[in-house]
Amino acid sequence: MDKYSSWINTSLDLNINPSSRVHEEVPKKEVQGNNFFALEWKSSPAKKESSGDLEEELKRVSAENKKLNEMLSEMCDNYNTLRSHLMEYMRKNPEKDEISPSKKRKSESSNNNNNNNNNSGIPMGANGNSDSSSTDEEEDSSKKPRQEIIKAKISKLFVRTEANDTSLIVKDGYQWRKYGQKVTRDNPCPRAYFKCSFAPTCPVKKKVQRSVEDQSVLVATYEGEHNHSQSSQIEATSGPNARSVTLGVVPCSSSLRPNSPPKVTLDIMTKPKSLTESENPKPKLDSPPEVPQVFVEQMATSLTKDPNFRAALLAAISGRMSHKN
DNA sequence: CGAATTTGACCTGCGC
DNA sequence: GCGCAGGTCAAATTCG
Repeated sequence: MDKYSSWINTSLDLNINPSSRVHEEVPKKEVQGNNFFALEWKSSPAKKESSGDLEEELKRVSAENKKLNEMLSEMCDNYNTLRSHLMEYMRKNPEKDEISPSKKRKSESSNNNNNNNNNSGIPMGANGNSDSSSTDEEEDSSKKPRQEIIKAKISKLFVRTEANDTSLIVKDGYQWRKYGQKVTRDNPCPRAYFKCSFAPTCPVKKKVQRSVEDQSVLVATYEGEHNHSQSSQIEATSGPNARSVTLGVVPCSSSLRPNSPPKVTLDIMTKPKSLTESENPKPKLDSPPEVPQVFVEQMATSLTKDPNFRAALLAAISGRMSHKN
């Protein structure tokens, strides 16, 4: 597939310049009038600017929005071209595209591929979950309940932590009980296995492992959905140990259900916070009055350089485009 | 002392 | 059938 990569310019070339970004009354910027990618900037009550500056800022943001629109439409075109090529290829070589139905175990990489495939609207016959194999799986599932887990909703969470932070703890608002740790072949860093502390009432599991490319990024893979509310939201969002930064969430449930709308969210937070809080533009009393400039710059630099972030962003965009088509 | 975590052993599925 | 690798179990250990 490398030869196709040249067709699509994945460079987003986002104009992330924090020094000119920290202004007031720009609470939420939305691309394409949608919520899939929202950058939020804290307002500074102490800072006041003239209306001229604000107008200029508004123009700049509008221009940037327009640029992003153009880029997105261009990527849509590229995607459609690529997809038509792929469909044509699959028509010509139907037998080569079939993955053995017996191949149930998925490596992390193939798991990602499946997610991408299905988020891109590629027919299920192209991967291991074709109709024929699903009937086989149903037969198996009657004997082996563990297969049910594979059908559960799977999502991935990318969390940046401090480089010297060796723990595999992802603060997501739920309580987890660690039941295992394993060093896998494709990654020297150990993978930790967690069950929701409400188990067996709540069947959700998660796996946490450091990214191979960037070990400061934790990749948490969630299986299943919680049937209860978050038990430690406060700890997850503003606790003393809330040191991580959520880079993105890429739900993968659509990988097993082609007709379900791919729910792709990529919330970028300069500090951990609840979703409900982000809807309320009023600054909280316990929140710092202003995001430190240095921190913002550091975040922007590290994000734009981070291949994992780019990959997550690309996955989110491709999923969105497939939904659009 | 009870709960949570660690860690080696064991189980299961897949590829050869 | 065998070996490998991922996933899970459960006894031992640690922590509050």
